[in-house]
Amino acid sequence: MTEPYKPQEIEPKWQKKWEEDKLYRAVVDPERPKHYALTMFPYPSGDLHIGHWYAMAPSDVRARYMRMRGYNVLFPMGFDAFGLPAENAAIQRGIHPFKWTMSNIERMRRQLKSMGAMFDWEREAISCLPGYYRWTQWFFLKLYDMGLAYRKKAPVDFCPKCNTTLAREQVWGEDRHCERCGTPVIKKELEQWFFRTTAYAEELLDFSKIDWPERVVTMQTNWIGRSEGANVTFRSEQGDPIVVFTTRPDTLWGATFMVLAPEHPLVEKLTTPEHREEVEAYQYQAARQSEIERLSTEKEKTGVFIGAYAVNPVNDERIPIWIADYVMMTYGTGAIMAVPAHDERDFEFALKFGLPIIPVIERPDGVAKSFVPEEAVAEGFAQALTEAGISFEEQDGGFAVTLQKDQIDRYVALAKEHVRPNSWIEVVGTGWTFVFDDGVVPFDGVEAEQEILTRCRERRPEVVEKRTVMEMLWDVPFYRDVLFHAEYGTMINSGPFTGTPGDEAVKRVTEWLEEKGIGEFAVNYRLRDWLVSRQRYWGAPIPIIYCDRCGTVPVPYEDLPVLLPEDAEFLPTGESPLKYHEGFLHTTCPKCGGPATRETDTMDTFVCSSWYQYAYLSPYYKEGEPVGPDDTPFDPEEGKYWLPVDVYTGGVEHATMHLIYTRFFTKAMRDMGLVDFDEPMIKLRNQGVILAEDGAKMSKSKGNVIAPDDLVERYGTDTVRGYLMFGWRWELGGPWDPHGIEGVHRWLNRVWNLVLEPRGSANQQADEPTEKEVAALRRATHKTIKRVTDDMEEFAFNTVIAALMEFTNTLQKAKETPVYGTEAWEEAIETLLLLLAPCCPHIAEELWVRTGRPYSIHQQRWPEYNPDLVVEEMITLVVQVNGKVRARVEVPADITEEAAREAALAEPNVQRHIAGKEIRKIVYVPGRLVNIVVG
RNA sequence: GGGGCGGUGGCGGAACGGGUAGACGCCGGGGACUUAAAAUCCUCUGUCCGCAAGGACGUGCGGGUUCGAAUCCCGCCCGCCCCA
Repeated sequence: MTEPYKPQEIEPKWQKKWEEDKLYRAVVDPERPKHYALTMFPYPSGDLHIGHWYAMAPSDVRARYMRMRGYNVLFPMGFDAFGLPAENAAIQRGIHPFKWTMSNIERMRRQLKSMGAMFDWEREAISCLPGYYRWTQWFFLKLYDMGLAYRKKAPVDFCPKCNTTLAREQVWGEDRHCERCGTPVIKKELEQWFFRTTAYAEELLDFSKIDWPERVVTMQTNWIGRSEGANVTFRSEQGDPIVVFTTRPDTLWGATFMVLAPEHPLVEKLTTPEHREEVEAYQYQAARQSEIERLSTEKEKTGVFIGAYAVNPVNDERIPIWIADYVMMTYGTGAIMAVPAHDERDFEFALKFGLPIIPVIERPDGVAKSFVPEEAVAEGFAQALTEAGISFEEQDGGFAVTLQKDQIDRYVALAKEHVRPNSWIEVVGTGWTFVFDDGVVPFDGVEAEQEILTRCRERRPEVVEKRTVMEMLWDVPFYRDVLFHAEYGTMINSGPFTGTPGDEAVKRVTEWLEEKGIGEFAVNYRLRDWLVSRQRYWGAPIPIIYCDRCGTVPVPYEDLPVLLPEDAEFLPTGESPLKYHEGFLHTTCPKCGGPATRETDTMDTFVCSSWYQYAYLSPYYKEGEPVGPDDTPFDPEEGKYWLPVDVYTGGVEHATMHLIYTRFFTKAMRDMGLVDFDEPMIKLRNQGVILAEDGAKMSKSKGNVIAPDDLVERYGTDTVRGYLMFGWRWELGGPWDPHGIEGVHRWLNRVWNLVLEPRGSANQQADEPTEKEVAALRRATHKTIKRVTDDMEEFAFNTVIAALMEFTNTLQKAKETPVYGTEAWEEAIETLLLLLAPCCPHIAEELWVRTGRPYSIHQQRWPEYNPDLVVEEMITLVVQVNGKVRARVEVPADITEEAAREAALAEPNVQRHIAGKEIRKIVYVPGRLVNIVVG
């Protein structure tokens, strides 16, 4: 009896041996092509979960595959070790963040090693160690020198009761209250540090140099949100310029009011005394809401008039200034011109607050509507319409008329003839006109609006309460779909531009604005500068000193790192302990030597992870030596060889954060002269998410978490790796299936027995195998090499395993035939083990060595397939009649078309289906099918 | 509301640029070995009709293109993600 497969014994054995032999040490070797494979480094939360395995194990498989393909592969690992949970642990359980983090790392490192991955642990980088964050601070100083780091006031969440700022995750619930005391938080303006990501906005939109998933490209493109338009300068009546960004300068003549963000600096100045109280109350409540709430289109629009007016520079109309929370200080200039006739939110707002809505763009479809109550017209109106070929429906005691543009004039004439003195007829949607018995008033501006309202009120007292024409029209349900549109179209009611066609309107108006000096072409990005200040302890301190005499002074490079004091006190005040650490806070000014204070904010952890791929090149580079601005954060020799990252794998959730930040960093590094490329990672692939058995997200609180440690103990690492590859399409993921893993385990057992177990005694006498048998075996071998190689290239891990399983099945059958023990058999077994090596490295090594092959399998070359051996001798030809499969025939692969047709027609079942019918056509697809078309 | 991705057996999923739908595995049925169980091995397994040969239906729904559509086109429905 062969010894059974015991992964629990062989796996630790090989892991130890590989480590001792430094099998996975990656060193610069200019003689060999390099491959930098990177998988996102984990946050040291305490335990490696199945999601980490799902991300890392297949990435390791791919890295191992590349290594066998002859590349010198760097596959490093480290820890994203700064962050809030460590600080919370400190506050709640009194454990120092450093201690908490490092003991978690120790546990996770052990767990990671049990994965059997080819990580080069000598390159481990931990972002919370001074040797690492010294360089994070160095980057801050470099960005500061380049003008890419700056300080400005920005709104942060602030609890008025605790008198402190809060982190985003400390603000809870719909009403955004303080996690600790329940008080609703407000936004407060505080001095914060920013990185100027917008400096690279345009370049970040260029993805031509990288092979990234389309969906990430789309997300980043949307996130950056480039839009073209114009900056137009409006003025308050007092003369203060108010610049607005608009993508629709063609609608300027329809701007009937302005809206400022509640935080806009001019609000304070322009608000009149009688509105001040209301304005301030509104500002307070707006400050409490999140941006998502403020921008929601579902939400009822709110806002207040501040008592001031502005002048529309294109037509000198006096327009009221409002504030409303749907305008954000961070979008454009924090002020908008409101064109209610052609912007949905402005329309809703104007309708609600009775602000004028004047159409200035014609509907592209030219549709007009008119609803005529019976009592508004004299007898014979309906008949006149019919005679004029104008269609209408009778509804709600009136005529609902829908007009095409060319019918409007005719209709207006008819309306004029029939309208009664105590009423009127209006045309809306296109050709906006009000027809009264004593005249026709086109609805073309605010003055016309007043006239129309006056006349209507005279005739129908019930419309007295209507503040605008549009409000009056909105009451007619028949009109609802034509009162508003946001499309481009011919300009109307726009002074000199009236009649300008929609496709050139924007351009012509913009040029005119520039000529007149009231506006200019402008590009706006949704992307904002990156706020990096965090009011926390457990992060890299921002290396800045504030001196009363010298102002903001960067810490000199040679004084880095600015160390986190170890003896900080962690109290639940919500404020950074650094703020109260006297020894940290007080320092001397590097410039004048006078007393000064340190910046107590630390950096967002995304700063640390923006450059970690460079840290792996030479972790904690130059630790202990002072460095200057001209140093590099990594060994240039390593960088020259390994960079950039060739393949990056990780979750798609980082699409708009980390993956933009690291691109920003790399572009800045290029401009610092540190690297000579533009993009940090050439190829990106995302894995999906493993869900719990019930399809829900795994979470500790739900208790549905799958623990990799248990699985490794039960089935062995190789089985877990194999199942993570086999179970799902890698980029999609899906629910965990506790039975699925058994299948992989069974398969590895079969591989074990296939290779080691002598064959059944019934087949002991060794017949000579036929040529055919040998060819079939070799064909299976080489086909498998091709399949597995192609799938590895495409990250199609599930079909890699499927192909290996099929090959195993084939070999199990072949084992009981005379090919067993032949050269072709040995080739097959050797191939199986080599192809298995990246997936299940331990069992592959064990079987490799046990069958007398030279250690280590992981230093062997990936097999290559021979195209000649892959060719089939016999093929199955499908025979269809009228596209339906009626027979299958085994024929030689090189069959002629003539012979194929004959063989097809010879099939009895085919004969039956074509009997008595005329053959119209025979379609022949070589190697695949014959389709006989009969009719 | 806009954009993206997806929808294939009881389940996870295969299917080269239109050409055998359901590879591989799980679950399930039957059998062998065993005193028995586990493990292992063999075998069946899309649905329906049929003893069988075979036939009909079948890739979310409805159309279209084609000798032939899971695959291409048009219009819907549903799910997830991103943006609003």
